[in-house]
Amino acid sequence: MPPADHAVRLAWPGRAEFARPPLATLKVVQPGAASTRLVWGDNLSALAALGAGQERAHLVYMDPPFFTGREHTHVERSRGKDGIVRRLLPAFDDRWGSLQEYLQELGSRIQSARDLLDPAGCLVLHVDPKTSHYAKVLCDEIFGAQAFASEIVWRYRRWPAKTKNFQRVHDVLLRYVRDPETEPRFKQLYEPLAPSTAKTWGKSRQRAVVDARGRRRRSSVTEEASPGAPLGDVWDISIIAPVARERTGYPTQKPEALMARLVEACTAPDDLIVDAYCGSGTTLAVAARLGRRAIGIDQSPQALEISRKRLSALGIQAQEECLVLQKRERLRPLARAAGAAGLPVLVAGPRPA
Amino acid sequence: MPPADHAVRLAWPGRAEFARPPLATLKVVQPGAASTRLVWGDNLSALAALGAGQERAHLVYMDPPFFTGREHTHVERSRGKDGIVRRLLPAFDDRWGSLQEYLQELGSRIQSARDLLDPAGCLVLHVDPKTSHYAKVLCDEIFGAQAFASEIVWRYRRWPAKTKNFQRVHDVLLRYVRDPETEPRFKQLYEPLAPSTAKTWGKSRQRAVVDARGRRRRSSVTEEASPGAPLGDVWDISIIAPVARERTGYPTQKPEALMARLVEACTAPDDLIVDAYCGSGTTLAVAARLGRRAIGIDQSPQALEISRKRLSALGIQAQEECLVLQKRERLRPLARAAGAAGLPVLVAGPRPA
DNA sequence: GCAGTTAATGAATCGCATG
DNA sequence: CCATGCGATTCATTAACTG
Repeated sequence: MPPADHAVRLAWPGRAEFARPPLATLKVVQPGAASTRLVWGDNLSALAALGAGQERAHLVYMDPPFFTGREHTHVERSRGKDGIVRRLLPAFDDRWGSLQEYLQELGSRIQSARDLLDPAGCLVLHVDPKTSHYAKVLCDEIFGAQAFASEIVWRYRRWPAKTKNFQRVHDVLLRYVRDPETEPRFKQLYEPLAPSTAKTWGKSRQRAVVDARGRRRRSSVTEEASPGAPLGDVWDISIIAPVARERTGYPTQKPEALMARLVEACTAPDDLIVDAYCGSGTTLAVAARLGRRAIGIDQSPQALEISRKRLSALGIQAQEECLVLQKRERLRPLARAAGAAGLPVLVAGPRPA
Repeated sequence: MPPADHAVRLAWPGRAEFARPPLATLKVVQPGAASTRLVWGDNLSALAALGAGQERAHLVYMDPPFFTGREHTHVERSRGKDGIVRRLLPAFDDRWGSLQEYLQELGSRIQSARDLLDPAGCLVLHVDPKTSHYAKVLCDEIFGAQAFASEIVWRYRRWPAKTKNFQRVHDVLLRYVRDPETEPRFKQLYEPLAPSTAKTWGKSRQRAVVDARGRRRRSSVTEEASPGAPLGDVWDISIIAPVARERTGYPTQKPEALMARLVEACTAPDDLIVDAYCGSGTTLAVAARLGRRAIGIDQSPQALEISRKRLSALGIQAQEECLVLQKRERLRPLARAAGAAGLPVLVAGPRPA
């Protein structure tokens, strides 16, 4: 069921419908036994293959390339005889013919992600302030503007750039709920009270007071301890320090603290989380730590390798490798490589009636 | 000269060219003698009338209605015999037939604002996270994507709303430079170092250190005192407290601290600032305090009245009232009212050859 | 002056009337 | 009926006031 039509849309020459890979060309992903799974393949096919199965996700997180026009590299560190040796390896390619080409691909993936969501679930799309605006107009088309929940601003600190402009120190996370009519999964989190509030009211919760004439009076102090202020949509979380233990060397790695907030607020234990651009596996690691089931998708075997190592370092052995096969010739090389690497392949049953 | 064509655009049924009021229908605003001026009239006409004149602005600030679908009210306070009496008066109407109608009007004003900018000047458009994305796509069309400078996030603290979502606690300010090839007006401002940085490095400035093989070493501490970190694009500034002295009662009033940052960073003394939605006159007050010339435009005589009082409380007597006249019948009542109120009317010479 | 106390409110949100 | 509107409810926030 598509959302109500949105009169204001993005237009570009030759804009086509967003692709929905036909079911006939896919092997559908089965519900797996393990609570953390890795899917190797094109994420458009993978999202469609998952959507054709019976499972529904409470959170789909997408951290696509930001249309930077660059090829991003993975910094691999190893111990050589002269100390630590750094090797630069290509990780993912963020070069596109044009903005419209980028948006065409992104839109298809957003659409397939939506199909995979539970009615109480949500999509979180992680972008930067240059692409977020185009992405939001696309999302409004796909989900309906009513489904827009939050623009979360992730504010971080970094080494300043020499520029005649304000330093860019934030990313944007767009959150859409699948169905605005359904009560969404949401756990209220709190942040510390502002210093000025704490000074005036201490740690007690306040209560609004209205007199007989309907006018506001001074709020009263209650016995209850305040849990803090309900969490806002601007999050001050530091980027992964160059020497941090969680750092993998994979480019554009996101901090676990950021993902933990999202996962805690938007899902409950045992819910399914899908990360369509898995990368170094931050989402999977956080999901496992917080007792959520998770599936990570990535096209790059190197990314999956890093994720697999990271998970096993956490003692998570139960994850499986699986591979989305498209029957088309294009993905045959992946399939052959998978066979050579001894990866099991999962296929799945039909969508419930 | 229009910017390079942008292939990705917003489309809606019946989208028309953005209106540029024909010069023949306008009386053009003259450069005024006073450093703070008020213009009463429709801001589209007023921006066009200013653009047809000789002056160029280094900052055009626009704080339009946010497409809230509501009529906003002004809380007027006066001293009655039973204490303070509050009266609710309509201030501005933010009800629209549709999003496209809103965007059509907004786009015309953005376009006229651009025409008025100095090559080293910039536009700042203040919106909320629901409209910012549409507004940015429009601005990219009008200015060219290259002219996009910053998405500034204004983060404030407010009473919590009871909602199954992250609390919305930020506004968005989109900044575009007039000409990306020209060195923009920009004064580097600083913010306090992060606590973790101050702990490690104290108040001294750091210097990057690179060894003979081109590898980064631990940075060195310099003698120089650090001025802080170059100001970022996420600003934590409190809203105007219910009991603050600067509060006028006019709805959606912006804090002076916010405007002061913008004005200091984006203009130099004696530069011209134009506020197309002047409201209670915050921009004018700040501009005057910082020694910038300023013109405020508003359609509402009540808004101008509040601004005039606010300015005269600051000892600024030199401001003039002027009125943009359109020769069309539609604005005749305004003109008649202006005459009745004894307001002088400024008209101006032609654009320079 | 400084520190502790007081005051006022919402570019909110929700839910029940009203056509 | 299903939009729309208006009235009731919310409590963290911070400048001004008081002693």
